[in-house]
Amino acid sequence: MKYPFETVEPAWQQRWEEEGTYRVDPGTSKPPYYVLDMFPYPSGSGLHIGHPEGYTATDIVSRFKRMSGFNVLHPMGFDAFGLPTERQAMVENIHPRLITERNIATFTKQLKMLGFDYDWSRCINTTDVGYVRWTQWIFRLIYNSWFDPAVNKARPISELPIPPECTTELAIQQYQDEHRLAYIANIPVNWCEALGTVLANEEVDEWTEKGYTVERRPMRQWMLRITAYAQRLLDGLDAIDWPASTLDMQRHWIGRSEGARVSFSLENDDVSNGTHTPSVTVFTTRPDTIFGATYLVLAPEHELVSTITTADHQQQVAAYQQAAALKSDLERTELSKDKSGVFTGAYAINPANGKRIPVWIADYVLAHYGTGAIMAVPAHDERDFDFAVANNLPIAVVVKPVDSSDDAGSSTEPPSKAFSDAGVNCNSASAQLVLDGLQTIEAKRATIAWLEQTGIGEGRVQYKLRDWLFSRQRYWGEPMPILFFDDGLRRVLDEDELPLLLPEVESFQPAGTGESALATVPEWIHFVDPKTGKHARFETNTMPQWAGSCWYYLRYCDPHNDQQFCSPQAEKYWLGNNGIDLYVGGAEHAVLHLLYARFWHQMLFDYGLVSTPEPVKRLFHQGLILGEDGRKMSKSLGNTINPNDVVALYGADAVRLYEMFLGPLEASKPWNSRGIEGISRFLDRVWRLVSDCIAGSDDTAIEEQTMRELERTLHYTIKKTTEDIDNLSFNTAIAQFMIFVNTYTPLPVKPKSHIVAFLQCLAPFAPHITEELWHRMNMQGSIHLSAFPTYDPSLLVESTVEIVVQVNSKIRGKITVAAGSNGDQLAELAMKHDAIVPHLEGKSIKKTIVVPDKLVNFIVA
RNA sequence: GCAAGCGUGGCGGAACUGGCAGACGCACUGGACUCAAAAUCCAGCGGGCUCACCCCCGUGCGGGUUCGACUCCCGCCGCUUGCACCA
Repeated sequence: MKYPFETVEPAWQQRWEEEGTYRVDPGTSKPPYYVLDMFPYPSGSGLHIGHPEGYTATDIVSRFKRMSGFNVLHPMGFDAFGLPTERQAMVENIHPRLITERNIATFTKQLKMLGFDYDWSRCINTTDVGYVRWTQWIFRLIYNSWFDPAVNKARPISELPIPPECTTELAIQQYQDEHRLAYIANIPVNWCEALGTVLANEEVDEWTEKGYTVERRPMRQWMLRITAYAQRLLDGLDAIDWPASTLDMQRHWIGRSEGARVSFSLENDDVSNGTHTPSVTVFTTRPDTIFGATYLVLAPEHELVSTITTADHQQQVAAYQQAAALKSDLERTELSKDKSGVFTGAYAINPANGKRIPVWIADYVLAHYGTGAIMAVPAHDERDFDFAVANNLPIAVVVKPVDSSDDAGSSTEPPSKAFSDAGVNCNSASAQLVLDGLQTIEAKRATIAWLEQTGIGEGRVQYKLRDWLFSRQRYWGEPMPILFFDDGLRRVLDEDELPLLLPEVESFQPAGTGESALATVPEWIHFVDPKTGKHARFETNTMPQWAGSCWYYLRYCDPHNDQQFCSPQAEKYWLGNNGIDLYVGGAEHAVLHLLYARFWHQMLFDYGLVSTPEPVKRLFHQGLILGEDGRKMSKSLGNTINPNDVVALYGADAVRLYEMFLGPLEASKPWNSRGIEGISRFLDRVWRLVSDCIAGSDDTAIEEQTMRELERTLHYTIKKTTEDIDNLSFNTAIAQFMIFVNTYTPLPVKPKSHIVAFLQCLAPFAPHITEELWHRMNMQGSIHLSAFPTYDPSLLVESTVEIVVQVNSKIRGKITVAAGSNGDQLAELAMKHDAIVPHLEGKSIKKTIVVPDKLVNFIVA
């Protein structure tokens, strides 16, 4: 007798939809539970076998929580803007909207085929006009904000004090732009001439592998000032239940480091025109090593390079700058072995000891970090050491290990490698500053104090985090609601002017000028702004795909609201308890998506638009499902598994159960087509067990002792299910289901109440078969709306336990005793055990260890 | 290079707070049913040995702590992921 999934599964899917079984009821008094999947990008190839893994996990949790009395929000939607769709549109020359609709239809059908409990009436699509409007609305808010460090939060730009010297509108705009959370900058981007577009850093590899050339080119870009939130993004990590690795990666990404800025004045050497020579400011985390700074290095792009370079070094410097510009970030790091650089001819003065030190440029110094310039301390920094050795620059030891002898550091021999650990200062004294004998931590403090007192520098916290490049030269994205006037002024569209829709275009190809296809639309570039009467043109960049996914979890709370992005009541109800209760998705989003979303959320929090500082309370990453060969699934390897095929062969419940049974949710594990047959057999056994139970006789035929053991099995199964779902340990819960079935199948009479409770345990995992059998057992309503069974701990207690008896920690026998027997009795019993007596004979017991209900261990001499 | 995580049968994996290693499934072997096969059911299944018993060995390798270590500590080796000149 087999589980006829071909008829059962579609029938229940249809009935659940008709009856609105999974409709979220906003008007109950039940406590809310919000469980979220990372919504998919609807690609042309349809659902991947990896998608159902995370989705089944949340489906199990949501069904379990619903049965446990919670009002559950478990929504699904589509992150539908994106490059692949746009490229497909170019190939087929039809509108990306049509391709998006087509792909979403496929995805929806496939998701429904798996029997997930999504409330489809809440489905969202980031490309919907009703959604884009609010994405633009939030962008508008960001644009109209500045971050006030005094209160450590965002405030309206209108509240930014304008300095008196800004008198013209243009000057005010310029000043505000320096503080807005969304601003325009000219920064180098990855430009691909053949594609006619800019690529994100993470896209560069993909295209260069295909033979395209990508170069660095400065272009006008929109940026979001996420760096203003660096410290808050860092602090927020302390209070959330996320995988340690992800917290770690975010901390690294933000990259806080404490140090100092130090200003080095330049020796007025060869500068004939003008008397003022600017100084070079560096950032260092080791201000305590200032006496060891024997040269300065500027990034080749540093703005002072051309000013300070002396005439006789002009040529080499220019050549070096040019060479560096052609190198990609990757090439620069690949060449890390030999550190190249050239001398500028200029000298600076080390403020600590007044020594004259040369100024070099080298591409091992990054323009975008700190001040783009460093003080090189070769004795105490590996990179500076390598560079100094390669270029014959002096090396001065100023820190020695704490436990080294007194004369360490006085050697005239140059060290063989950099000592970059903390230690004790030496050779660090001048009329200005004395650090000798101080431990690193105190030397830092003393140096910073001296820097601040003299005005030469200051203590400083530096972050690796960079501002977020927010514009894309593409058609298929949210238009930025910004318009530019001929006089250089600009404005953001007002709330009542949103949404700004994408125009129809002839071709979806980028304009080829570094602008998107929007630049080819005349009415986009030339029109009269009705609000100002001025000639205006729209921004032709669109937003990146991240924009829509930054706030979608908020929209699910109130998906059809056309007055607000989400009503405060809905937001507070679903997210008020520290945010999303459980968020499941791939670890590939550990940094970008999850950092960007936190940034937007914190900004909204500053305006009181959301009620918690963090959006996600508990985060979980599901692992990858690998091909049968243990390698990552890919079309080129021919090891992909298509969900359609497996569902057709074994049914949705089998696929769901199998993906959960493969191993721990977080682990990467290979697919095995024989394995799913095992699960399929298990479902057939469930079908047979329940069918036998329905056909069977009265429960009272079961004798009392047997019944007690069965009760223990059942209640243990309920306990295990409850606990394992909480821990997302679905594989072990399923193992227990198998044990249950193996135990009950041979029984001549199957107790009906036990079988019903078992079906309820299995229901979140295998919703179709359990619903069908539930009804065959004449139970009322949907099993998925029934109350999850609870276990009685008193029934779990075993009356007798098996005790392991060891002699010298080796197992020599086992005894069965009443549970809870006291230690002395146990030891006595154990000692007399047949298998133990020979081991104790003629020996004296030195020690007896008794662990109640577990073991007895005799230590003999 | 740096950081995090992981190494358990032929395979995927279990094992609570340090207390019977290998639950559950797959594969495999034998048996029942069958004319036969498939399906199903039953039994066995880490290695060694003088193979029912008994004993010995066994959770990547080497040490340590402990009556007792897959579990805790130290050092190595290997794999995975992330970051990668961030001063």
